[in-house]
Amino acid sequence: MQELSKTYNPKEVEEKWLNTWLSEKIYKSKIDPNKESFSIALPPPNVTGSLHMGHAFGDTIQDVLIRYHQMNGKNVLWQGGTDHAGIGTQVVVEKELSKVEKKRKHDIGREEFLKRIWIWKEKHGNEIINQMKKLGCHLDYDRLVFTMDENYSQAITKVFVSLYNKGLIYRGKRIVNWCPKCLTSLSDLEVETDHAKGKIYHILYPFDFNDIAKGGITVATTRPETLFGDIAVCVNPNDGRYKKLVGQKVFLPFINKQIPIISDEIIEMDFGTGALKVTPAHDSVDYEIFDRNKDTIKKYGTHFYPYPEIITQDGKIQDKENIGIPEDIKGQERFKAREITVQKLEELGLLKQVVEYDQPQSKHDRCGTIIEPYLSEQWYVRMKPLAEPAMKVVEEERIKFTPHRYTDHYLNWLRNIKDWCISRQLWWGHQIPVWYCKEHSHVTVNETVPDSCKECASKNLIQDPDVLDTWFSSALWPFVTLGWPNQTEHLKAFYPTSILATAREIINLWVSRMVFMGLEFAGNIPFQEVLIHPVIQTPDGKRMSKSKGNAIDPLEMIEKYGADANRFWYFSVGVTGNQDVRFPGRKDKDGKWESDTLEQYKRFANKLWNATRFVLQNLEAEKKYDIDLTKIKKEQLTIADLWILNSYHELLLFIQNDFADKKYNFTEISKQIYKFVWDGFCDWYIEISKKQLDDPKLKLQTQVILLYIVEGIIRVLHPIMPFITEEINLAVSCQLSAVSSKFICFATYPKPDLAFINKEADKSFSYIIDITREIRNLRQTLSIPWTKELEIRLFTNNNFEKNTLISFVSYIEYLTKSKVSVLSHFEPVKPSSGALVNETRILIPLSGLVDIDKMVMNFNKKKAQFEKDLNAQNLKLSNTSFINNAAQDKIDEVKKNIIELENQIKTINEQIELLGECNSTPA
RNA sequence: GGGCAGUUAGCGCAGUGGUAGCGCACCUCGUUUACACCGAGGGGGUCAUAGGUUCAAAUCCUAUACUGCCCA
Repeated sequence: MQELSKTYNPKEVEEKWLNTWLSEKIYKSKIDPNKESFSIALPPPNVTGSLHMGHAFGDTIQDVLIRYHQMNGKNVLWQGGTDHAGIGTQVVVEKELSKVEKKRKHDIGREEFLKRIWIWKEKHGNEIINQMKKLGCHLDYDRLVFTMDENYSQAITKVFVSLYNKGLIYRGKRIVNWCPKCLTSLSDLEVETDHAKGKIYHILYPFDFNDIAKGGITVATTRPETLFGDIAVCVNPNDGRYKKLVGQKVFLPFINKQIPIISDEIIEMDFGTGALKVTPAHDSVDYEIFDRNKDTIKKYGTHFYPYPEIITQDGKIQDKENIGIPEDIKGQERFKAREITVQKLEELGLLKQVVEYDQPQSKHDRCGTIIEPYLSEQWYVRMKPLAEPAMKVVEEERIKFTPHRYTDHYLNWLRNIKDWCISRQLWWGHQIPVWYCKEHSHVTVNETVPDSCKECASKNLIQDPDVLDTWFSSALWPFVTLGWPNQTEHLKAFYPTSILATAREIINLWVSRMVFMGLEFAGNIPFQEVLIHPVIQTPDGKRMSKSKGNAIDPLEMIEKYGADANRFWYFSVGVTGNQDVRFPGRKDKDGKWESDTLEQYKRFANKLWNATRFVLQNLEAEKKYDIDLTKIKKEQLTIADLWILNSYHELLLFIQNDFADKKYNFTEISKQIYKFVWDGFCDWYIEISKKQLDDPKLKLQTQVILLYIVEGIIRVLHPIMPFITEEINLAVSCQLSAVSSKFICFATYPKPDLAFINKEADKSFSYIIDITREIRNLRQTLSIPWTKELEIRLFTNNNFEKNTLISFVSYIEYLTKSKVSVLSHFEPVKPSSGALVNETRILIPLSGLVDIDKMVMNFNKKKAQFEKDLNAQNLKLSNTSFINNAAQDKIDEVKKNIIELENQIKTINEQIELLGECNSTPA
């Protein structure tokens, strides 16, 4: 027999098993043709990242699913890996380069820079995967994939070429979100919008350049510095104030050039002055207006057609078209240029008003730089044809979201989809497989480096320098990781994957893109279900972010409370509840995070540990036990045995149904398990087993049942708490006549057996518990110390109760440390105290050493509560509407309640009387 | 501006129409050899507010307030 330590030591145990698991490669996926498959593609974390709480949460959910299904006899694959994270990684390495070598990437060139990133990746790239190991993740570590792997890159090229050939990828000149710091375009989803205090400037565009007194039109803008790029002023066609001005011309400030006033429905009349300056090259709405009204503008005439580009890639004012931008503004950075422009407008008397404004501000989510709308040539994916099938599979519930509300979230985005800008002006990533000939800029798109231009056969080819959006590659994740385009065994066995578990923030960014890419290239949906887990916030309900410095390190929590305790918490939060969950913790006096909830689950682990210890200590050291309960004779079992077996199989039934029905109510499962282990098994069964173990007739079966429950519950808990259950399994296995597997993850998940479901035993034992509780309560209220054995009389005429009491009175005696006599006819004893449970009267004759006043007070208090309840119940019954409308069983219930409450009150009155008899000062 | 979620005991949260629950904290008692990371018992809530539906509302509906997240 193995000796267990007095308290559970998670650190030691977790380290030991992690090493064993990894060296024995127990995580390796196997394909048994006779088994069903269950697979999950891990949302690939950024290669630069370290584990944050969101990962740890999602990973736990996935790991539980993987382990659960493996124990239920399926081939499982949890496919992991990392994402190259284009801009994120590039920024990290650029920073290092600048810090260590004081160089910028252009100083060393593209090739050398990429070499540096690869070196960095080899050194740090596995950090997050290693951290996942500490959480106990059952990933297939031999199949890890990196999105820049050779074959992954080839697959991406194949996809690009195929989409291009189908006409679903095209090149276009558009306004994009541009980061003037990173010098790249960004997709809408990489842009964060927040609010900042801004100003709206009302600027007069005069009819007469030399005499502003003749009036003009006052435009409202948040960006006065872009006025040099204006080609028109636009108003709403229905705006009475400006109707007659449409078609007229005004002068641009500073510049002796005219632009027309046009109209477009998009203009909001009550925003600003209702007149908008149109700067097509530097604002997407303006570009739209321009695009719609091209012909009108041409007709009216403007000073520069189509539009001047007056801001450089790095956000400075330029005048390459010789518009006549003032010298002191030219070359200035955009915000400085704004100051100067405003100042100059004021000097000219053209600045009519400045209004404070809560302005939406777009920033690059990586570096925080304010986005500059920028007109440039980019590659786009035509989204409409791809979005339609992707919506259909969700509408038809071939892909099911849990919680269901995210279905709308997904569909709404796809319904309003815009084409996807996939080119990025970065070096780190998959370079776009497009070549241009030097002579004519003809486009050649090819999977491999082409010899010559497809159109003119020129050999002078230059590859497009841009790379693809990282999400373009991760959209292929579920099938490329399995070997696509090759029809590998893994692809056949595990695609479509079963479940995708992730957070809601990437439903649009990633989930939807995987769906349409999966349908397009793998010929099927990428996953059958999507579980969206909540976002974990800081204790005060803020979003955790490393830049804000308010992120809580999950590894620190694992260190402090153990991986299993953390996992149990994550699991208990589950996927079906709120969309945001606060981390239930606070900072201690040293500024370190602590959490009562994690502490609770750490204690739970310890409780389980000690329950096991108790069981093992009460077995014969060298003996092997057969815990196959189908062999045991039912009639030998005690009420406690039957009760705990019932509770256990009820629990199994609940868990089985929950998974089978795809409810994923992990909150409830965790509660039920917790309650079963702590309340059911430890507080009641183990306590009673102490008595049963002393009885030679009951000893063996009690040992067997204790062992059966412990052995079963660790398998129940294994997916949630893999480390402690593995450790306990090792200790328990020594005592078993048959051991199913070396590692518990290969054992089968316990199945509910209806033969053990026993409502009657449950009812009887619950009654015993109630009686026990009431007696303990009385003992406490009466201040009778535990060292003193009580004398108790129980009276009941109810046959069920009487029979239960007669059979199991010894339990009550043991649990309440008392001597109990069971009687049919109530005989008052003076002085005494007592209570009523169902129809059973409890009476404790008092020897006199009690505080009568306190007792009476206590009784009166109870009576008041009962009277209040009774009143409420009576009110219902006297309500004819209730009698007429409510279901009969509800009415019966109320009647039953009334009888019960009346009995309680009657009993209390009698008790008070019994006390009063011996008290000279009645209360 | 639109959408989603939340508001229940001091704190963190369960609870989908029928007598308000759990954990922690708090109070009382107890070291009875599994566990003091424990056991027994107890106190504590107009279920954010205002209307409505219903015999009956924490629960369903409608507003409002506050908090947070997402999208524009």
